[in-house]
Amino acid sequence: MFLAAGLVKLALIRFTDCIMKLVEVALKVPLDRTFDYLVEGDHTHDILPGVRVIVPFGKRKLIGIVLALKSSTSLETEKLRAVEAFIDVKPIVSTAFIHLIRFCAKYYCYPLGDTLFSALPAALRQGEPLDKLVIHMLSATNAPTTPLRGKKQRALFDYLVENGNSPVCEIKALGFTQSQIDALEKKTLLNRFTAPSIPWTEQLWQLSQKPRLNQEQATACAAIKQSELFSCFLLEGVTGSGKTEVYLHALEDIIKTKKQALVLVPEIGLTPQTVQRFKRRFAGLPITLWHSNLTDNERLEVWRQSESNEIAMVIGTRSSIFLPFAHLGMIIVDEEHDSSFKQQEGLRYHARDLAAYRAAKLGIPLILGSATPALESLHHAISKKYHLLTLQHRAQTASANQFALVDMKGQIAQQGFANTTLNSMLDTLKRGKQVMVFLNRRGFAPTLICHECGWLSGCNRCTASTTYHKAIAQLVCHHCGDIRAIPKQCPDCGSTQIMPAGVGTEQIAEFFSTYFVDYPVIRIDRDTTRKKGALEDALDVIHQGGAKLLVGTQMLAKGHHFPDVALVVILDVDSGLYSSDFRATEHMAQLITQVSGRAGRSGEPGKVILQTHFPDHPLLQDLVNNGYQDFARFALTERQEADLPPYTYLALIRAQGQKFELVMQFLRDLVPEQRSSGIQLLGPLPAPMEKIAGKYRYQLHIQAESRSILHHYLAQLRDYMNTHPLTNRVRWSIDVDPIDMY
DNA sequence: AGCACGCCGACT
DNA sequence: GTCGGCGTGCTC
Repeated sequence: MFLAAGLVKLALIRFTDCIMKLVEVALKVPLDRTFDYLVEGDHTHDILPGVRVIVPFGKRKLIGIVLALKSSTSLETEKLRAVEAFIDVKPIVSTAFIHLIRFCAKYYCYPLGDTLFSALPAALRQGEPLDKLVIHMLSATNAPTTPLRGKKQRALFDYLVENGNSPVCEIKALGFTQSQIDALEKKTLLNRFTAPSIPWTEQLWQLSQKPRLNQEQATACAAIKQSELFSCFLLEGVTGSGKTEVYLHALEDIIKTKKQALVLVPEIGLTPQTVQRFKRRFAGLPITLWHSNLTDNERLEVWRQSESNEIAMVIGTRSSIFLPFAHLGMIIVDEEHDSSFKQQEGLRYHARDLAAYRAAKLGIPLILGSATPALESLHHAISKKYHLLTLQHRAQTASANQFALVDMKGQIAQQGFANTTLNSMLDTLKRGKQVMVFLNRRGFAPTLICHECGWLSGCNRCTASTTYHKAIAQLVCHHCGDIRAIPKQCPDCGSTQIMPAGVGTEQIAEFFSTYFVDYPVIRIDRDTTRKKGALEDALDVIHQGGAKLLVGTQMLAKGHHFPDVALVVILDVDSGLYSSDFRATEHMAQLITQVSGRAGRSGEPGKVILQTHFPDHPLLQDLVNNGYQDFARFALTERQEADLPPYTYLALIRAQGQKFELVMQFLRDLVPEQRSSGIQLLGPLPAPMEKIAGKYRYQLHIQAESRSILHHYLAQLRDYMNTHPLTNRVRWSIDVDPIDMY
């Protein structure tokens, strides 16, 4: 036996000398290269790119993915090792997918293997089989003998009665949970079974009644429908102008051609209401959700279904851009300006930009929709690279919101509110309307201050103050998560006169409950919505009028309709006006517009109060008087004059490490003596948060005249950094097209 | 990233 | 005498 194996091996070496069967394998290692392996034995035929393999790697065994077949290598043959096993017979990713990954790795300067593995669902990374050809179904059984007490359980049961057999994933997409399914099963009210999968094109579905389009919507829909091959549309539509209706019409046209569709939404934009709207329109059509709360198995299931054409449509967050659709016919990016489309760690991709790449490669239409388009997208629209479609008319309200700038200079403010602001709020409340107050700072107060010596509570590990949280009576660092007790005495001078300084949402909510005694307050921020379902519950309370004063952070700004809100107050406008981040004004304007879009959607125009120390700031004036569309075009001219993106191309080298000097030295080493043409280097600059969790963070800004110059330069820089002696003491990363400078 | 090898301090 | 600290080097 032993001898026989030896002989076979000998024969194989001979064999490989003449025609080597090799595969190029991507591995999950942070090395910017792939690895070649020998293929031995029976596997020599029918190996296709995209199959997973198990290979020896050093002392380890790793799962890898075959990227290509080859017959020669630049490596000495003695160094080659053989593939140990093939996991798949059928490729788990197509060659088109591999091309997407190659592009992505190159564009974002990220190791190819790492890129591929970050795009795959965890289950596939770990070697789970992909070809389960059944779907898990549920159906209702006989009616309950006693009425169901659980509201959700009853809703689930009714749904099953009404819709018949339904896949589990669809049930979950509607917001039902495993525990509700389990509960009904226990009561023998539902059946679980498996069914063979069938393409969605062979399933029955129908279009439910659709509203008449207005002139603008009809024009937009016609333009999209007429597009052949790849075209990108920027749908610039003010809040309430009916963007979603345009999406639905465009999707209808695509679905009718039996092609699949992908709808990308921001992280918090994925509400059950949105999904219900899509599901109602396309009754019976398999529409699936993709978001960060899915389990590994659920992700695998959606992945498989998109690949085997069992689902027609995915509504998903950022990472759904990697789903391997069999016949993708359209991509829509809703709220395309939203920064949650950009991954902020590891593979720092932008889902909107990858969507443009995918759509172009596939020759399909891409729709970017927003009330407040990113300046990048607007620039493309103005330069005619994208088609601009505009929706100006609000469907329900007659007129747009009224803005009022409250000058805070010299004002005596209570908890950050000017008297005029408080009076307007009271007026609105007296009319029975709701008031929304927006402040991007949670907690009670951003810091504690010693009244005697001026000591400020700060985090030891970060260059940040620690936020005072009154409810839990603790100091929390919002950057590293460190939690500490509140000192009874000042650590510097021993005084007991320690008091909160500044205002957070927690304090405002508390202030309102005493100042507006008759009006119930609700606070919505990460602290109050941490529990699963807490946000939905809070939104319910608001919709039922159970709260009249709504206090919250960003969370309140995104996508929720509050028809009874007649006044919106935005407190810290100024932080966006003078910032080291050149995108700060753009983000501020988007936020103000989005937040104010929450007001006045049920007939009467809403009022928006902006408190500021700079009421004459030209950008603020432009935004308030002429709206976002005007602001954005003005802001673009400023960007052009300042040679900033989108007129130049930017990348960031971020470096962090325990030792300040080493971080600085590393970055300084990257700045060459003579400058390359077309490249501007700036730095090393401290990151806006110079120290987080004990690590010093510095960065280098690289600005280039053109994309190709930038990428050429980054490639050189990457080689250099990979061989730099400090590479294991300083952690670095490249951020191409950064959107947040932190 | 892992996982080895390698060369110096405090422990049964 | 060795257990273990983490510097540095390699992985087809």
